[in-house]
Amino acid sequence: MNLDDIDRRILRALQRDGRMPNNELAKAVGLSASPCLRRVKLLEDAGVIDRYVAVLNPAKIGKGLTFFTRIWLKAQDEDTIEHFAAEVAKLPQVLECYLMLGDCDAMVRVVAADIHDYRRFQSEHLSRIKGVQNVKTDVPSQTVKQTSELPLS
Amino acid sequence: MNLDDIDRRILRALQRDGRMPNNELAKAVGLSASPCLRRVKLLEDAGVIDRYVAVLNPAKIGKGLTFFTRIWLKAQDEDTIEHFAAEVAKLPQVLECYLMLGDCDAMVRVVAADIHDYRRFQSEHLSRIKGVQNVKTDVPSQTVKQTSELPLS
DNA sequence: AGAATATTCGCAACCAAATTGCGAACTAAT
DNA sequence: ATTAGTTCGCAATTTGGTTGCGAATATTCT
Repeated sequence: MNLDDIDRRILRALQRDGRMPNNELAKAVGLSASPCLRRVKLLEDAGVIDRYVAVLNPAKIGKGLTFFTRIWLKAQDEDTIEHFAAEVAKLPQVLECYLMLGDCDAMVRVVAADIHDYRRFQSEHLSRIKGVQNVKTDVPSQTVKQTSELPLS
Repeated sequence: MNLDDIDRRILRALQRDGRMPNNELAKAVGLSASPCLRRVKLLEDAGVIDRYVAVLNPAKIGKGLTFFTRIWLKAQDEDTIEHFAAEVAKLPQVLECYLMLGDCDAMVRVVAADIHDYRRFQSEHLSRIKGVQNVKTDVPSQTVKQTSELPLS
């Protein structure tokens, strides 16, 4: 897929406001409504635009804190890793999980209401997954930046 | 703000599809159109719904790889940290940046096209920020889970 | 328990935006 | 220069968003 300058402007705008009305978007990118809409549909069909989502305020629903947890497994064979990945993906508190090659075996980003909520999650869910040997939690003291806006060349 | 069961169903649905038409949403949560819309507006006004965004496919725009970079600063005084935070927030390749209390001083999540693209970013932008002493990069070998959907109690 | 109050619902009419078809303008290649 | 291909903009149509009001449900106070 080859993106031109107008496509990039469309993507930038929709990353900021996924519900921007098409008329408004068209004006913002210097096009009339119908070709603008056509481009958006093409970007959706091509998978460049994956989906649209509502972004919630974590603090307002009692999930204001983020925790980064590094995980070491008892073994690194296929079965152990696959089982861990499948189980951790089921946990709704886990927003992100990556398998790592270096120091630890996996890293997860967890949201919780507070430290007690997190500790309960760790002991009752994370540590109970078969194959988990050790976990270490890092707590951010401040969030400097947190965006879903990808840079467009 | 007190959320009832219907509110939670609305939030769950809109986290999955931020552009779901109100009529459809109403049916999905067991309400008719107007009270459903009213609840959505209330959730927006209360800030529970922060905004709507288009989620792009990073691979399709040449930002397919994620890197986690831990950063150590030369000093931990207010000025050093504030300057670092301000500068790193300006970099579009940096999607997330957290100040840390433990081992390192900051952790950032960076997107890049490939390893070379990342190395260029690190040497030309990240390491050049005043006060940065050392950086260590962790590369995920596989993404197990990556979602923006917050759990609703 | 029962009445009064407050809240939330659903219907219907209205308004705005999304979508589609088609002819015109622009671009690129022969 | 002419032709083929692409992309544009206008206008009509359809679809969905929005608002007001009466009815139903839930809540509170005596």
